[in-house]
Amino acid sequence: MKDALTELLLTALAKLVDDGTLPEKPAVTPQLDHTKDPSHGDLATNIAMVLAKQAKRPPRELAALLVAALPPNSLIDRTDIAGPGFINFFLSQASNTQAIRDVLAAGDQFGESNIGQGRKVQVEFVSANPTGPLHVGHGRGAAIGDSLCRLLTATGWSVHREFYYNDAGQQIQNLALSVQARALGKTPEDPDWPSDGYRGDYIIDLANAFMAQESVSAADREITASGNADALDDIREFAVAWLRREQDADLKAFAVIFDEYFLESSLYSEGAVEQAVSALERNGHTYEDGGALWLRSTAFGDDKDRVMRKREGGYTYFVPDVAYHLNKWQRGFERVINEQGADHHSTITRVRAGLQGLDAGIPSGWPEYVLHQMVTVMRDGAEVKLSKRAGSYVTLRDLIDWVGRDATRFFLSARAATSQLTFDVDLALSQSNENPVYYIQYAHARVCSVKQKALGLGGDWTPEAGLAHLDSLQESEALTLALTLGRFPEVVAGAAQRLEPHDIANYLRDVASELHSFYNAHKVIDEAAREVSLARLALLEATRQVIANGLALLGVSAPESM
RNA sequence: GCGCCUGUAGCUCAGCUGGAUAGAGUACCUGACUACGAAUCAGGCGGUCGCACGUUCGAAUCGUGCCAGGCGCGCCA
Repeated sequence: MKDALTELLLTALAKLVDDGTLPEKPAVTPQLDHTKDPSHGDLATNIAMVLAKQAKRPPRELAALLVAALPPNSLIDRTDIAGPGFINFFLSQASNTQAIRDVLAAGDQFGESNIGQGRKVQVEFVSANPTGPLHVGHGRGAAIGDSLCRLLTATGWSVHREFYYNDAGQQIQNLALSVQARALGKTPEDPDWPSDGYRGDYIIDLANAFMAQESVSAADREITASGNADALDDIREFAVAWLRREQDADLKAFAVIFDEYFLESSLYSEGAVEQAVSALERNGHTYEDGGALWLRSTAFGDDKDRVMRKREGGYTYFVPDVAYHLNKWQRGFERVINEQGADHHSTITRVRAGLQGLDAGIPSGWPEYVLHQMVTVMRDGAEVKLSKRAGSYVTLRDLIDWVGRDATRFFLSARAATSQLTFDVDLALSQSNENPVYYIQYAHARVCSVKQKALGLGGDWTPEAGLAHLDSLQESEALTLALTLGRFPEVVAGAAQRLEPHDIANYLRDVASELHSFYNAHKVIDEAAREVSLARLALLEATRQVIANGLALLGVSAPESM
C-alpha cells in the first residue's frame, strides 16, 4: 500500500521536474507516515515541506502542485493539504480492505519478506557458562535473541543460532571443587569450603548424581559419572554436562533452540588463540611491559591498552573472544549479531580492536551488538533477589514456574532492550485485563470461537467466501483494523532492521485492541445479512492470522481457546 | 573521575534515522452482558516529555552543559 502510493508520488515529482517547478530530481524518496489522527487521513507526507526550499515556493503551494500532478488512480479517495504543508491521503475503501485479501492469501507467511536475500547472519545469544542454572538476565537474552532470530528469518536472512561457553576455565574449576566438596559431605559453612565456591543447592543435587554414577546427556554432550570423588577431572566433566543438561531443559521449556554450541576450550586446543596472538604480534599491535604482553588497543579507540598475556602466562579473557570472532568471520558470517547483557559492554571495544589488529579485512563496526539492561523481579510489591535453588539469583526456571512460558517470554521481550526491566510477577500472573499477554491471546481465541460458530453453519460460511463482499465493510472500526493489518509487513521489516523485537509486542497490542473495539461494536454473524457477515468473518480471520504470526515471532503461543 | 544505558501521566512503559492538539496499559471515576467469549468495550480524570541553552519553518526526538538512577571501568571471567 505504502509502496504503491510512493510510486504515485514519484511520478508526480517527476512531472514537476519536467515542467520546471522543481530544479532537479529530488535526492530523497518521499516519506510516508501513518497518521495518528483520522482527520489527517490514512497516510501523510511531508515532502512538500522538505522540497519547499529548492522549489523556491511556499510548502502549501508546492503541495497543491504536487497533488495536481498525481496520476489518476483507484488507491486514493481524496487528498488534503493541511498545516504547514502536509499532504494527507484518504485511502479508498478498496485500498483499506486489500490487506484482508493479502493476509488470507499468504496465511502464516504474511509479514515475511526477502530483505535479507538469503544472506548469512550468525546470532550469538545466552552464552551462559555451565556453572549454574540460567538466571533472569539469561532469560531476557534468550527471549530477545530468539525473537531476533525469528525476525531475521522472516525477513529473508539465513540465520545461524549459536551458544558459546567456557568449559575449562577458572570458573569451571571452582565449580568442580564445589561439587567435590559437597560429594565429600562439606557445606559452604565449613571453614575449608573452596573460596569462590558455588553455594547453591543445585551443587548438592549435582554431587549426589555424580556419586550415584548417573548418566546425563545434554544437547551437545553426554557422560556417565565415575562416582570417584577424588577424581577432579571426572567431576569437572560430569558437572559441565549436568549443568548443560539443566540449561537445555530450561531453554527447551522456553522454546529456544540453537544450531551450534561453541566451546571456548576448542579455541585453545585447535591453536586458534595462539594464531590470533601471533597475528597481532606480527602486525605490530603488541608490546611487552612488566612481563606481560599488551595489545595496543588505544590505536583502535580504546581508553587504554589491554593486557593479553598475563605475567604468569595465561591469556586474559578477551583474547579467546577475539579468536572466536575471527573464527566466525572465517566461517563466512559477514554479519554477526551478539546479544548479551549490558554489563559486558566494555568488551566490545576490546574485541573489535583485536579484530582490527588482525588485518583480516574485518569491518570496524563488526560484529553488531544488542545489549540488554538488567532485570529486576518484583513480587508482592517487593524485589525478589533469591532463588531457593540457585541461592544468589532468580532463575529463568523460577519465572516459568511462576507465570508460564508465554507470559515470561512476552514480558521479557516486550520492552526495549536498552531499558531496565521490572518484571512484575503478580501482573504476569493475573488472568485479567491487566495482563497484555492474555489480552492479545484472548483476541485470538475469541476469533477462533466465532469462526467455529460460522463454520458450523455449513455452506459457504467461510472467511474465504467473505472476500467477494469486502466492499460491504464500511464501518470505521473495520476499516481501521484492516489498515492496521496491512501494516504488519512494515512492522516486521522495521523490527528486524532495527533489531527491536518489542515493536512486535506493541503492534499486537494495537491489533488486539482494534479487534476488540470492532467486535464490541458490530455483530459478526447475522444470517439475515449474509454479505456483510461474510466480509466481517474474512476480516476476523485475517486478524487472527496476523496475531498468530506476530505471536510466533515472539515465541508465544496463539491458543484457540483459553 | 571516565565510558555505555536510562530519565515521558500516581505506577509500568511506547513514541526517539525531527513533523500536525505527546500515546497505551494500569490505578481512579461513569456507563455497556435476554448479543457470536464482559479475560471485552465506550467515556472521563491525569503530563513544565529531568533542567537549561542551541540548531530548525518545526524538537520528547538532533547538539552542548548540568542534575538524577543503573551498569561497567583488574595482569577476574
